[in-house]
Amino acid sequence: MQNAAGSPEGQPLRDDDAARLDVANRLFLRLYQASNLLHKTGTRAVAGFGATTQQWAVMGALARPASRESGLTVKELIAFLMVSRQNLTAVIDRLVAAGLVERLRAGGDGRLRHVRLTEEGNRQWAAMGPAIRAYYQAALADFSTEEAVQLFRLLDRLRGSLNRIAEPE
Amino acid sequence: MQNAAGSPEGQPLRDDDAARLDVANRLFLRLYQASNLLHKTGTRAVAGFGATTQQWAVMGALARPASRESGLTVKELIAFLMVSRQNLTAVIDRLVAAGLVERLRAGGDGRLRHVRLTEEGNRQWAAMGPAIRAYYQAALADFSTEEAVQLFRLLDRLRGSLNRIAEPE
DNA sequence: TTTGAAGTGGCAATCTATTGATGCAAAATG
DNA sequence: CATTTTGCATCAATAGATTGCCACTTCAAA
Repeated sequence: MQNAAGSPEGQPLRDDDAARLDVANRLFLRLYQASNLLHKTGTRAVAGFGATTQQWAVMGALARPASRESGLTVKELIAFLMVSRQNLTAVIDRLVAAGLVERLRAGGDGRLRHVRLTEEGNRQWAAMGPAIRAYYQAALADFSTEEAVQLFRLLDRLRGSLNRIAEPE
Repeated sequence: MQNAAGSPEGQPLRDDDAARLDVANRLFLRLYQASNLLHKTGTRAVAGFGATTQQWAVMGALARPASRESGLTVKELIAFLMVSRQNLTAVIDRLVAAGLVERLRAGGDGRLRHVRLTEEGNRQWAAMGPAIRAYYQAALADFSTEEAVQLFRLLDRLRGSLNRIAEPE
């Protein structure tokens, strides 16, 4: 993650490439650090509810108006969160065990299982709202709304770029 | 991670706050996704060397000119990578087992242990260089250098902000 | 109708990451 | 010198995340 440019071996780099490499090093280190801190501080923020950032993410996806009634399929959740199926299964299992989420084999396609918030899950999500809002406020305290949007857009593009690497079609 | 604003409960929000909340939701979801993809694609990029993104990060820190000779203390590595001591110990253990890194109780302060790249570790790091450069290039292909710098700066600020939440003093 | 692909679940192994508690050696402070 | 603090290690528990493989159901197409 650091200073691949600094290695004495390898062909000499043009100044331009060297600069980009240095930026890439720093950028990905910051992404790595920010991600670690996100999980650490985010999980603390909702620890009072026995939740973690991942459970928060799953519940947030299911709580959106579009998916509140019929839930989401496992496949949709995977696409939304960009995690592996095996990992998601374990997270859902814990949420099911906690009574916050339920698996349904709904309607048309018999292969599909929908995951949906339970009554209890909806109550829990509502209760977590203030903690989540406070967390966002603290984390983005010294960002203007414009800057936050800018960061979002850049992260969105980086995500797209990494996703293309991950799933070449 | 999604739509804390959408909950019907709670006091009504001013438009401004609602917009910021929405941005925050999207921003942190992107951070979460990008981080997952970073580990997935990054680990694949160096899998041929039996490495992972974390081992890559540790070796990168130790390979910098400033730490190449005498290494870094565990405390310095913790501050650099922003992970927990228990986690870092395990990562270092694996690197030691692989013969890429060594623990030294160097010089003055007898409490300090320096972690340093071995000969083999230096060779390995040099060999990983091309793969790392190729990964950076692919990941940032559609970013201009200016945009990459901009993303770095914003991530740096976010990291600082989250770190302040994590360690308030 | 047979065949194959898609969606899910289960199991195993490995690695990353956190918190919490205990312990020890060395340094700093009273 | 006694006490406290600092730096590090270890053990344990829990959660997140990946890959790889196998199995089952269901749908779609040959």
